[in-house]
Amino acid sequence: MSDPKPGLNSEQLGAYFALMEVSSLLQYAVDEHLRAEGDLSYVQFQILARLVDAPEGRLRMTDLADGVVYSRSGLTYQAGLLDKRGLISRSPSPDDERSVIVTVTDAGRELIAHVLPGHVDRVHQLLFESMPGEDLTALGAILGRVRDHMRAAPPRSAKPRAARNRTS
Amino acid sequence: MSDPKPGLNSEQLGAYFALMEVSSLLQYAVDEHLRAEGDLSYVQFQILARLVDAPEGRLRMTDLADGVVYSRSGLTYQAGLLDKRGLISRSPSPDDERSVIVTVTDAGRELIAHVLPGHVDRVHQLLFESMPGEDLTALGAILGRVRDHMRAAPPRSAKPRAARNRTS
DNA sequence: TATTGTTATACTCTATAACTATA
DNA sequence: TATAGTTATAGAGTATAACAATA
Repeated sequence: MSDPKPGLNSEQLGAYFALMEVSSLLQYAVDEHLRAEGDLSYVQFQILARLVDAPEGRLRMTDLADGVVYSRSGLTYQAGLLDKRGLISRSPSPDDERSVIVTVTDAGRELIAHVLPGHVDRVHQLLFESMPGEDLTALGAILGRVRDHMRAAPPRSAKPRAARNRTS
Repeated sequence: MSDPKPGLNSEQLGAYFALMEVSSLLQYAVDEHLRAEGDLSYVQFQILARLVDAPEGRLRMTDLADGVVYSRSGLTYQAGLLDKRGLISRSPSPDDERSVIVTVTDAGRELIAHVLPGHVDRVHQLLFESMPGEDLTALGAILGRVRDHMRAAPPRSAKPRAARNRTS
């Protein structure tokens, strides 16, 4: 009975549960605010926020799907909703006729601007209000390393469609 | 450094994004495993795990709903599914005829036992594999404090049903 | 009247696969 | 053939409100 398969010790279990609970409560709170204040789901907010952040407010559908993580059809669905509301516009790419370029409209920018302060307030209030500076620094560093580790062995992007990496 | 409306500084933003990304990737990976290995959603796993962990494998519906966080109708729906599969059983409480006591069946315990090692492995691999001991300790402590802080001002349980708070 | 739980319903979201078109 | 995106469809999950029964 040596222990080649350690499982999780109680410290790890505690950290795991705390992580899941904190993120779940945070996302719930933030989502609720976004819906109330801007009639946006968290995913829609992420899409718009990414566009606002992008060079000219525009990204290809594929790049958008890679950033916000999920299926292409899901992104098409969400983009359809945002388009219908006039928050984004879509047009074929001049470079590659297959591609679609998504652009935030002014209305989209305004909505994000309208929603962002409250969003940030909620995050601040729930996550950082009672957090000392050293904790913040440590948390950011630790989670940053974990994220890098997770990205190194992509559990998700590994199979969205491409599966390039033909090893032969 | 007076800063009445601080928003989030870049360190906070980074920590916030890292937290959301890490938890999202982790949940995605774990969910995928649970479905493949036990045909369980994450919520269903949480319900069963809580029951397995409870004194005699039994809890009231309400207490279960309070733990796993969501609506009563949602819990009824999930309990219906688990019941149909023979993983739990439901019976009226002897103490309070309104209440329903949920109990894990042997099959439910077996399924959790079957699924848990792989679950734990995934968490270990993604979250802890590359994490030094000091990081683990710090992460657990920080997130524990945050959770307590969040729970102190309940953003969710505040309104599951009661709390009509008639302002009249 | 308040609480426990269920049900009916309607809606959002997501994934899969088939499809079109461009490269 | 491989890639970009859309569409059709089907299913899971969720929330709300109305409901019945008990406290």
